[in-house]
Amino acid sequence: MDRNQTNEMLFLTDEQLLQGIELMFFAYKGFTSDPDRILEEYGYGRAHHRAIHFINRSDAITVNGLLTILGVTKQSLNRVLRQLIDDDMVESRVGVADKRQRHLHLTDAGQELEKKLSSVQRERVREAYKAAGSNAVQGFRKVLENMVDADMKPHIEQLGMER
Amino acid sequence: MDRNQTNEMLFLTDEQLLQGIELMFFAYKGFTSDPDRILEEYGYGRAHHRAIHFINRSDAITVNGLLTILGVTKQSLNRVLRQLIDDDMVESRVGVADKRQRHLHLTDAGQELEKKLSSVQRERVREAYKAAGSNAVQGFRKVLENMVDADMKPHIEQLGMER
DNA sequence: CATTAATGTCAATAATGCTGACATATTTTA
DNA sequence: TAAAATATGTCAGCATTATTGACATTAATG
Repeated sequence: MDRNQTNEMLFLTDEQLLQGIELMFFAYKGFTSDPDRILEEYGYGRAHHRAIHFINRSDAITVNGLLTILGVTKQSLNRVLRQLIDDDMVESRVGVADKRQRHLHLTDAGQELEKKLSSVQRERVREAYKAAGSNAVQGFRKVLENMVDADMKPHIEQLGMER
Repeated sequence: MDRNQTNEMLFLTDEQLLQGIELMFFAYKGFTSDPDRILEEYGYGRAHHRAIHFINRSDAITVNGLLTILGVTKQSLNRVLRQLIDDDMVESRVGVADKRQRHLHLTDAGQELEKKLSSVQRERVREAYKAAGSNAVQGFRKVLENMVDADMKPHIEQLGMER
């Protein structure tokens, strides 16, 4: 499929790898900068964003489920979750099948904030995708998927993308 | 160059973009996990890693230069820098041309730690590159470069990679 | 009924960021 | 040369987000 695939990869210099490392650093910085500005207006931080994001993505997710995805302790999550619930951004509903569980949902206000945060971040990604081209996007996805820890892999959705 | 370049990019769904966003989150987590384990042994954090990384990359960099690259306040940087200097990981030399400036260097111990941190991180990137293929790596680089804030672009080295 | 599981909470600690204020040495400029 | 700007360092206070450990409540399960 690609003349370079097999051979060229053996010649990855430390310099090339270091540049990849720095690229991750600078790109992640850019990636979070737009939502960060919005969060500040609300007195929230990135932890709130992450909670809101994954509650939006998996409506009715349990506290434990969210904990596992985020990879933080329940004490850590509980603090931001309590704030979001107090602020009427998130609603916590007692489970039906298992009444010990709490199922998390975004309220209307929560959905509104989610949309604000999401739209600026999506815009950044969209522009980066557009400028790079669909071929590059596939490569981007491939490399990043391989960078994810094995035990987190179940949480990433595989996207076909006409493959 | 690519049939999809122009047309397909217009059909980027929110779902595709959200998956890209999550991929950045999970990949960055994996990306930092190996160095984090080493840093813990030293009682250091990611801030120390970043300082060490960029001092290694730009030997004799000034405090101001490092500040600009990292994008933090001097008070923030000073705390970790002081520790690293106290621990004999970093040496601060008075500038020759401008005696107000301090030029930063890794000591032998600093270089040793840098190598430890760097090697596990490079290994993770190398494996991800290898599994994805050189074509994907080019795409990865393209997309990430486009995600970087414009004012940070001067700090990322453009790498040809047989383009 | 005893155990386990899911959640919530309190307290203490740490790393990393911020702002504001101030000090020192050195260079540049008017 | 005197004044202003620059580079650095430091102190204090505060915020966010993470940790560990301990303990309580409620509900499910053996």
